[in-house]
Amino acid sequence: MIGPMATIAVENYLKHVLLLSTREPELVPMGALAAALAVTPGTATTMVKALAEASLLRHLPHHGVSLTPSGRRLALNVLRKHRLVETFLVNILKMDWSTVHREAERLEHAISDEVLDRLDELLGHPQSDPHGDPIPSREGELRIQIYATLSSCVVGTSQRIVQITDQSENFLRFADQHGLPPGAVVRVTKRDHAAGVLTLRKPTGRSITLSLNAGAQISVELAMSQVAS
Amino acid sequence: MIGPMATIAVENYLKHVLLLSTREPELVPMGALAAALAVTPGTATTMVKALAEASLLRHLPHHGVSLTPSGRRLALNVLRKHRLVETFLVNILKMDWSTVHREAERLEHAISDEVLDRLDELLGHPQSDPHGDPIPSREGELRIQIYATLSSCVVGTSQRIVQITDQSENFLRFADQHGLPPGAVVRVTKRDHAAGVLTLRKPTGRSITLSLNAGAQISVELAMSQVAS
DNA sequence: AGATTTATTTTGACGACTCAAAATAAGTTG
DNA sequence: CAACTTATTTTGAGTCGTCAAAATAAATCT
Ligand SMILES: [Mn+2]
Ligand SMILES: [Mn+2]
Ligand SMILES: [Mn+2]
Ligand SMILES: [Mn+2]
Repeated sequence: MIGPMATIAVENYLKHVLLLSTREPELVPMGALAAALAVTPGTATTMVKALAEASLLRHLPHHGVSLTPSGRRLALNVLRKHRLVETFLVNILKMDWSTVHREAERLEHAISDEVLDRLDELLGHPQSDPHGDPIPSREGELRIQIYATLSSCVVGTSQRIVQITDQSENFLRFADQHGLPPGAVVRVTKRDHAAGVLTLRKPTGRSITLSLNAGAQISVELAMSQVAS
Repeated sequence: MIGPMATIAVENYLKHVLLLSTREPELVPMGALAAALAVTPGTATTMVKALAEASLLRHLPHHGVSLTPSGRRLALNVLRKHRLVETFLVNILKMDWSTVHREAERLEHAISDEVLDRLDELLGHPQSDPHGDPIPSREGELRIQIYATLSSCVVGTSQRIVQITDQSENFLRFADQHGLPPGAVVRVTKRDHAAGVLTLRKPTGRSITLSLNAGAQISVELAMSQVAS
């Protein structure tokens, strides 16, 4: 039985189910959930059964889980807290891009809805967090968008970075050091599928070479800012 | 056995022992601790024995507990987080004076030392929180001061409010509505021990009558701001 | 001092979350 | 489709923090 007040563990389970369910009626496999939570599969099963009992999610034994409406509502609220906290830590406290995730992982469970609203106001109602991930609205809307990546976009065109998919500290530090945060504009000048590398050029003229795998972790959209020269 | 990472419960126990130990070598009685933590006496005893085992506090059975140096260090760090968070909530997020305690009670356990430092910087290294309580320094100094109160200060003199001792939401709302936050200047114009009431006058001319008991909850110091007229 | 009241500790139990290892179901392959 | 591999569930156990109620120690009062 799970009481009226969601514990930290409950919030984490629901948030990760949300994060792992890309398309709507998709079932999140137990293994993926357990791995995301850094917990053994047996633990995840036990917990999932309790959450299903509380109708926060549906459990199709041996196939996976999906969120119920109330579970989704709760998960979106936690995700909103996570991403607004990350934005606060970077924009207001000037913390490092690559380390705020760890902090937000704890703070997301300690922030009340009241504080959440005020934080949102202070930050000017941002639409996305420092990694380019969309911030769920107060009403629970999450606009997921599919973007091209540096490995799939058209060569030669100006692209604006919108999202960093691999959010490991290592990769984020790499992106930071090479001036590739969301918002930065780059052009893919070369792409060699045989060698598995691509080359970028920044407006400053600086060139960067990275693997296609790395490039696939950086989402972009066509940059239409510059006036015809 | 208590591991290397302090849990929320451990932090709360240590913080409340600190808060309850006014003079240095004083023993905090079990009952007071249990009451402060809203826990049964038996629970407090169990927990205290574990904390003593981890040498975070000393336990003299049937007499009380006191902090060890490492327990005190930990408690001061949590208290610093609590009070800086309260200051942030009031000064930056413009939250209500009387409600921030509840919020800080959770946030104090979710904030890292890194975030703590940045918050301190953002706030301009404040010395006291919105209730006038001193904020422990980064190095663990806590300058407690004994103040006069509205019930004990000299009648007729200008006094500056420095601290609200009773921090129940009710009392804080009362103080707020009558314009009596830390920093406000008032003069006690009358004090009737038989009737148990005293009368204040604010610089604006406004008069307020309150009980001696209520007055004892408001600490003051002599206000020496005004130039001779 | 002996009896009574009050504070503290002990005991037995429970809920929430977790793991390791054994059991079982599902998926895959010859 | 039977054998094998992989994913999931079950089982048994442990930790942490808690409570209710019984046992005991300390303080107080004739
Ligand atoms: Mn979390
Ligand atoms: Mn993020
Ligand atoms: Mn607390
Ligand atoms: Mn305070």
